[in-house]
Amino acid sequence: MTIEGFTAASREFFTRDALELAPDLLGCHLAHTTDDGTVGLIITEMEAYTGERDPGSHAFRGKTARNSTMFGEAGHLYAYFTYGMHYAINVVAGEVGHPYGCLVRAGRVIEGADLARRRRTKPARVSALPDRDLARGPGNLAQALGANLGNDGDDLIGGRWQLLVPDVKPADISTGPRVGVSGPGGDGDTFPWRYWITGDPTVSAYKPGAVRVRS
DNA sequence: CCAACGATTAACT
DNA sequence: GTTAATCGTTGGT
Repeated sequence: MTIEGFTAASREFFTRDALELAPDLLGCHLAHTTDDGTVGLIITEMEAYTGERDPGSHAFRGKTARNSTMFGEAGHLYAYFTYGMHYAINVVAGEVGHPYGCLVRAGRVIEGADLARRRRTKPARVSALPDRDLARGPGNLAQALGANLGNDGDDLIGGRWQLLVPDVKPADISTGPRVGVSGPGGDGDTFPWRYWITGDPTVSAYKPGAVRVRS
């Protein structure tokens, strides 16, 4: 399926430093097809993880069974499990051997919203679930897309995943410190390696941090 | 082998 | 704003 105003991503698009790729993934259309159907969304929030030089990265202490996908070819999916109950997905960036990852933190569902909602309300929910919350936060986004550990290593090119790059980039992008991560300074300093589309209601609400705008 | 903790979420005060 | 829920991965014993 193609969408007006978007072009399928090439391998070269992914084969860059995470700090370049993460903001460029904002505004992209990410879709996943399973036997249950397709859910597609516009990415509204990203974070960059720069491998062995980044204390916040799963790859900071080198290659392990869990993070090995990040050391492989760019454009694949690094999926992991955390907090005993949530999955999250990263887009692998950089050359082979460089464990760069871009965490997809939030998106606006524009295709298969009914399927996404079914997945997100599987265990009965007490409160109502607004459309804007369907893929708000890394764990929620993974669940809406039907992603789990079985998707670790999936290729975003040519499989059941599809990543389309917008012909026109989002006009207004904000940056700030990543969520729940300390920076290379080690003192709790954080680097502005979180990116989001300014003012978008689907962006997760945690610790806004110092906001800067770059056009 | 075992204990600690996390790139979180949802509900509650 | 605070906190319980929940378990795989990691790193130290």
